[in-house]
Amino acid sequence: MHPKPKDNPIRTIYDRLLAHYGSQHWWPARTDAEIVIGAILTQNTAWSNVERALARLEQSKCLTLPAIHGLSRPKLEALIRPSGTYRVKAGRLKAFVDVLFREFGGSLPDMLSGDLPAVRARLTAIHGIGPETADAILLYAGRRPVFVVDAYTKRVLRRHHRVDPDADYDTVANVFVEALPTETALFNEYHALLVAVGKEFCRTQARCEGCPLETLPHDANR
DNA sequence: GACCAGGCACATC
DNA sequence: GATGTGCATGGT
Repeated sequence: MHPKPKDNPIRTIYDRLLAHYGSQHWWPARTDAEIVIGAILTQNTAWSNVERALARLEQSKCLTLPAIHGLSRPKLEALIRPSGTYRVKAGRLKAFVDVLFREFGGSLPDMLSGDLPAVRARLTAIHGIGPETADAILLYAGRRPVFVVDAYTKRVLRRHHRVDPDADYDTVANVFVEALPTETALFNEYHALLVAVGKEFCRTQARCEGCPLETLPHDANR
């Protein structure tokens, strides 16, 4: 028999976050290409800096995957500079579109459809695409049911005693996968809500007053 | 001026 | 296999 929501702490956290923040409508992008580009640019970077870089690409009519493919390295680097680590990220964007056009004819739907473990393995084999970036692309651009684990996700779960402090990526992801039905819309919303609560209350200095999870068991010193 | 942000690859032990 | 370090901008 199914456990009731009160017996499922992962579901309880979700319910509270959704009640408090409402639907987040992620990923904040107009196109799937913009999701892919944003996912790479946001690596270890504040989103506000990524927005500057995306706006510069848009202004130059380069916020598409064919445009990234056709751009020279120096021009690409110059356009994305505000997002930081721009030489590294230019190389990663190039590595992604090289595979996209060489193996999938430039079709993102072709690249992201098919056997999920195989698609994920192909993505993570691209230089610069690790587990988090691959999962963000799969979930938000490919609408595949994978759970995205980021720094906020780990922090919130640690502070609410749902994972060990040193749990790795897949261990954290499995906490959600095992507690929830495998639904793209649910995984989408949950991750976005974790980022919302993480940004507001769960940065390095925890500020728990007013947090929708404040009354759940937690420890701000993790 | 230090510290951090929606990671990842690589070197070294 | 575990841990440390470079990448680099803009906000606090």
